[in-house]
Amino acid sequence: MTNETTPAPNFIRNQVLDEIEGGQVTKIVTRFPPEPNGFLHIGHAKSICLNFGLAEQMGGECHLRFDDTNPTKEEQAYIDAIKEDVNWLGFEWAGQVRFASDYFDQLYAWAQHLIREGKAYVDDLTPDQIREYRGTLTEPGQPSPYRERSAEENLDLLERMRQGEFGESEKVLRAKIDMASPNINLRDPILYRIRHASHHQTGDKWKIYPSYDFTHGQSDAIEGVTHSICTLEFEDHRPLYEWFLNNLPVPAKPRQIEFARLNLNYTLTSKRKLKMLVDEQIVDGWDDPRMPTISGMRRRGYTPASIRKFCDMIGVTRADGGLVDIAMLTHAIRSDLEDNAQRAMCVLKPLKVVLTNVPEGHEEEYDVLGHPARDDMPARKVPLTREIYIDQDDFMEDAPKKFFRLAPGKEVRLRNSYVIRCDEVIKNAAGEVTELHCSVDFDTLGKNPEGRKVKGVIHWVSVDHGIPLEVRLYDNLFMVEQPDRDKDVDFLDHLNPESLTVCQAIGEPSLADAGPEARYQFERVGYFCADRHVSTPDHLVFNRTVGLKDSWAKIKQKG
RNA sequence: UGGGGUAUAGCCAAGUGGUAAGGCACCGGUUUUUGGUAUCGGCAUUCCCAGGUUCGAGUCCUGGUACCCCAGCCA
Repeated sequence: MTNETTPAPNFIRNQVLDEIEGGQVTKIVTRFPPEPNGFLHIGHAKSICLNFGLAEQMGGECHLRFDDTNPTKEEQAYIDAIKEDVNWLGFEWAGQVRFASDYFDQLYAWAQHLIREGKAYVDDLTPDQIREYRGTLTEPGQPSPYRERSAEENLDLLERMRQGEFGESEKVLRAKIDMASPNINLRDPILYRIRHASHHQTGDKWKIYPSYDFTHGQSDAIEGVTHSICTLEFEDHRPLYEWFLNNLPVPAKPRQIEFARLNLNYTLTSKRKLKMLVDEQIVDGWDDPRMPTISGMRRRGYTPASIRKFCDMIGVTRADGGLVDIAMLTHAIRSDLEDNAQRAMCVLKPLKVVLTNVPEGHEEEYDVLGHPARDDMPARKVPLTREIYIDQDDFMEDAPKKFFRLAPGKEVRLRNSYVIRCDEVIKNAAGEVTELHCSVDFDTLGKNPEGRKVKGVIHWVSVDHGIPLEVRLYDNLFMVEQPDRDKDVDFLDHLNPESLTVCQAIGEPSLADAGPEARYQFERVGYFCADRHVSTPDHLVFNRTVGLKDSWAKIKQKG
């Protein structure tokens, strides 16, 4: 386990440490720059932990800046959700929330500067023509016929673009760099495009919007960002990022550093595809507990600490093409909840048991610790009556030798209570087991039975006192490790039809107190979280965050 | 014979010329009123391959191989 006070080394952290030691920087400034065009997912969590975590550890600061240069895809609702997710994860940004759109005036002035320097021009080529002129990966591009317009004409044209005088795609502003560059990003990249769309922050002020490349580095410079950390696919953009910083009178020279994005098996980390699941109503919104979004994981029952721990475990490198095992994630949440979740008994698939030697109307009650290893959690009262429910999985009529639970003539411990023996199996006309008759050994409360060992322990709930719960069991949304690996196969073909199953369960009485997001370990079953949206005192709904490890399942599988 | 990257165990990953950390997973022992947890032990004679330099190479050099990214007026 990685100690949270001594963060794991990684190449970025090492570099920053060196720079601080060498005196090149005194206080680092990082930024997390999401585009508000969807919800944040587990991959973003990696970036958030890196950027905010690094700033925190180094006594620097981290900004939250929305990269909002494409109004046609962005929404205020996403901004609100992203802010909440970052805070929920446990991070605070320095100062106000920032927007690239805060810098649109400055960016426009810098575009004019490039024109005056003869380093940018307005191009009238159509999108198709621009693509043709750009060349290919192996062939150089050709200069646009509009490349040599005068500064005066370019200035005038750009201003008229801004005023909305031209239609979308009629003109663009491009940097004049090198149409023959082997790096396609340097073949006169587009700086501004015309969009007659209103923007969530700037309204109808602009008819042109700057591109990512023309926006990002300059925004970093304006904010005094020292380390602009992004993912590997932007590596080819770094020369362009630096070209702008070197050709514009910017107040600072941030450095771009790239790291490999997260790939998790059985999981999609593409905002576009996640949006498709939402739009096609394959899931119940961005925060469906099956979604790898931060808000989905929250609803599922993941804790901020567990997600941070996971990000710590996977590290930060430049090695791409890797695939992290989802077992790392489940380990992170199990270890948190093992320590911190209160315990309760809950029967998912009830099977009635009559304790034949307990008199009708008899009732006894146990004081049980909320957590077996912690006394700071509220204890609870667990009542026992003549009729109880146990889980169907805890009884087998023809039990193999290694089955330690209930079987005809065999004994088992009721968790927190007595040892019972199964005397009789009651079946219906179809031959299905409907009820068990068992007898209690009253000399086993709080002590082992005399002269024999009872290895099995099962959970149970009083029929009279148990409360109905809706329990939602989740499994992977996809059945294959890399649902979007094959370009010829639709990732939706890999959907797991059993990603959600609903149980009408019976829980112990203490569960009636569960408020939204209350987390429990249902003993011997798994970790569960009261749904923050739909669970009410009248209709409790629990989401299974993750099951307990199940070595019996392994034994059973091996035969 | 376009450019830019990356290769250490089943997975993630440390390692910056001195003799392969750690975590996950897996396997086995102990404890246990959760088949959970905890705890103990096992798990790379070798670092993509082949040469070379060196007393010494995962680390340096040369040559290969495999994989990832780039031809949006997306970010």
